[in-house]
Amino acid sequence: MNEEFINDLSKNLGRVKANTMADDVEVKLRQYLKKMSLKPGDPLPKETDLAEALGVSRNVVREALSRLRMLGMIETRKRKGAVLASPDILLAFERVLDPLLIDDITLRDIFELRLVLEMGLADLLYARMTEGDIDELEKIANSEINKDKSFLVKNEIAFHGKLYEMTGNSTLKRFQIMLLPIFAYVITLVNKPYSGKVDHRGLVDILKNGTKEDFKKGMYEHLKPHFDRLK
Amino acid sequence: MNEEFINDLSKNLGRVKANTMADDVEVKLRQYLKKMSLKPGDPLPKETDLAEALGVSRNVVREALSRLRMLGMIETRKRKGAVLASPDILLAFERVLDPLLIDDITLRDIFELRLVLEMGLADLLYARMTEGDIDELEKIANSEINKDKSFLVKNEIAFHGKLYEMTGNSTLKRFQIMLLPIFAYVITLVNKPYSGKVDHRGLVDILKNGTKEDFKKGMYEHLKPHFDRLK
DNA sequence: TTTGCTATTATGTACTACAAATATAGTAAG
DNA sequence: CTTACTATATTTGTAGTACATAATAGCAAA
Repeated sequence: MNEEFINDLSKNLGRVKANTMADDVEVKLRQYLKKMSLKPGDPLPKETDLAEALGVSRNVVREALSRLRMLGMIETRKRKGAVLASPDILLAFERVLDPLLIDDITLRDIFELRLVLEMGLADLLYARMTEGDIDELEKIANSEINKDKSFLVKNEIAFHGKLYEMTGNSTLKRFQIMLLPIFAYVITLVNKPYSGKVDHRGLVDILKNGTKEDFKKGMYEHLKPHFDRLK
Repeated sequence: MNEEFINDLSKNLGRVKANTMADDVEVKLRQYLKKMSLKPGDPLPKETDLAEALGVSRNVVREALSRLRMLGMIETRKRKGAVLASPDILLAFERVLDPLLIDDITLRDIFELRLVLEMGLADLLYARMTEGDIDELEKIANSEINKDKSFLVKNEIAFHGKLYEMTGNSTLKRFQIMLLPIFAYVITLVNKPYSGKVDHRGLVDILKNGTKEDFKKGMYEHLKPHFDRLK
């Protein structure tokens, strides 16, 4: 069969995709929001007016609005109509970040992104961390002695989450929360217990006594076993 | 006025948000995709069947499908129906990454994320870069002598893009492309010419002769002036 | 000033109808 | 056996109508 060939061809050529009207309207609405420089809370025209102005049916307008609503760009209330919301950057990401739907290569790429990110945290951590932060981290790390596996996973999340939190960068923190399902999935890939060269208490020690560069090395060793599980 | 009181109350209680049927159907469809563990290319039931099975109108089903289509999770063709696509993680991100719609704090956070990321690139670069890569980088860096500003912006993008490309991590590369509008916007915030302590040729020199740690320091100095523009 | 009722209005949902595209089958030609 | 053409069936895409539902604004009543 030449099925693979076709598949390959299709990938190289890219598919011809006839835009639907909903696609066009979506774009036009985005342009409208920008052009009018609306602030959060400002109202949009009602659906029937939009439909008439754009020369499409209300159905089409509703599809486009439905998309924007899903992304948190607008909110709609009965009788009042649609209003611009405070757009939430990461909401969209969460919608597609399902590990089961992501191919292995991308999964590996994303995990590598985490590796880069968490090693990079060092620079922010050493600039911003407080005594209280360290204490809290240490408490988390110490609580994981002789616990079962499901607890360890939760603790893993708590520990790394705290690290992100310490950066004071809330977008970074939310980015991590978003990526959590991916990492949780990676952990389940193999059922032998996790055992990196450097554990959480090791990382805390480094934060207390070591250098930035030590921390990066430590984090690399800490995450490496996970990474190796991905083929 | 008791306006503050109301505002406070609203924040503590959270807003009631009545889910529309399209929201529910969207969730159900996602669950369906997972449950059936469909592979890219596998077909979905046709709209009328979905509508009947879910007990909703075809309109509602179409709204939900429209959302999934926007995110690149499915593709639909006339007569054939909808099929699961290779979901594109970053497509969703692009939909909300409009610098004009992002508030200043998030903008700053994202730029910081870039900073962390590009400093972290060092670890991948030193492991994977080739002679050819360095040559190409050098060519880009050398081409920017005595050029006007719009050229410099393009070159800035080319140079950093090449760095991401050298990591061999295509998700990382696309992540950068996605964030470009943000950085381009940041550059336009101030019109005095860009002048970091370390320029592109400096970075190339470091890659040729310096250490990982040198590169991180260099990248920090290179990006710092941009960062400082954000308030 | 607060509460209760009522009319109004925009969104939410359902349904019907048809246009447009295209996979499939079938047939003929080379 | 491959290619070309044709016809048919089927599914998405768009339009339009109708009504349910919820929220607003205004007025009435306490």
